[in-house]
Amino acid sequence: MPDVVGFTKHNHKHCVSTALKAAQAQCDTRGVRFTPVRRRALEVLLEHHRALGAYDVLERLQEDGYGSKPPIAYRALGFLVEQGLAHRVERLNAYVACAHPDRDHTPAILICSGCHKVAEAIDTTQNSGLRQMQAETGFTVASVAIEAEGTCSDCTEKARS
Amino acid sequence: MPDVVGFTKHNHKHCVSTALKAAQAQCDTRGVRFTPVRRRALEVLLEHHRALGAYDVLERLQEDGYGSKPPIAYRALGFLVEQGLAHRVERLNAYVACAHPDRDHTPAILICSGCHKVAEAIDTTQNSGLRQMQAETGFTVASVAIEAEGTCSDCTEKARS
DNA sequence: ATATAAATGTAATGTTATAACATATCAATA
DNA sequence: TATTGATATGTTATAACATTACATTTATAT
Ligand SMILES: [Zn+2]
Ligand SMILES: [Zn+2]
Ligand SMILES: [Zn+2]
Ligand SMILES: [Zn+2]
Repeated sequence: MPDVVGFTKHNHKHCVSTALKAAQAQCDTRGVRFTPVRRRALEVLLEHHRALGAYDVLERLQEDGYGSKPPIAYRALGFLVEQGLAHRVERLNAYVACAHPDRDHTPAILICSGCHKVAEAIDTTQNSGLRQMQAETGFTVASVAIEAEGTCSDCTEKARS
Repeated sequence: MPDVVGFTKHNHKHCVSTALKAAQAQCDTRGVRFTPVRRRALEVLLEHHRALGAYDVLERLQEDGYGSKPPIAYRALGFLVEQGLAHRVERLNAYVACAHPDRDHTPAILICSGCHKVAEAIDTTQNSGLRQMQAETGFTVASVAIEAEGTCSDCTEKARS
């Protein structure tokens, strides 16, 4: 579970361009269209390792000459979420780029209440527990959202001084 | 993990009155005030095993002669959530009465997309995984929300016919 | 009784999200 | 290459959810 992109240092330009290329490739493979707005929306999310609200994204899109009305952003973000390129953070009514779009996963979203950064861990233990529940209760799980609020290591250190 | 109130049959009147009594007792113990609006708000949530939006609750409160403006509902619901008597369902921007307010727990919310009922399971496996993550990544978890969307057994059966 | 705090109430506004409809673009094929 | 059907982009209008700021009432503690 260690690969918690977002709270660790990394070459961010590289991180963004790699992610965009991978997204393009994935969309090609699936035969869905990674159009300019969609691409730009993902790029906007990738620029920050934070969750952005639909209206924040919209603002950026409109600066780039795309439409200015809410559905523009909601549709682009909806596409990204559908394709697993981004996740919706329910707790914040906001969106983050996925940190491992290549892997089929249930994301565990980590929200730092200090610096408002958002990171994503892949939850490994969860699946077994949920399948077990299905057997016991008859509830069939289609999708799961796991979101934790807390303090990242940086903010914990800062608080100690 | 079996005790999934909400998807199983039960004497509902009893279920409501018991819960209200327990809530009263708990508030007394803690020295917080279970005032009429708060009590009524909980009762409204208990009447359904569904998640209700703040404005739905507000409507019921106002019918009963309480204030008619959003803060009335948001404050009552906020109180209930603080005291662990209800949970906020982030996925629905809505609220459910807690199914086991006596136990200190991380709720796992189960949302049926067929009938829109909401149930609550106590997650037993989760804690260990999250504490492990804390050790590995330095992220300190303060609270966790787990929400699953899927199909309850009733709806699964109906779909088979 | 009076001071203090907590709870309830309203008005105004801010934020997030969708429905409904019009237009443009793309992809397949007649 | 013109037609057509599907997908995507765009707008308007409105719905749904939530908070800030301030006034009034009610409870609790001197
Ligand atoms: Zn990055
Ligand atoms: Zn932080
Ligand atoms: Zn609960
Ligand atoms: Zn159902």
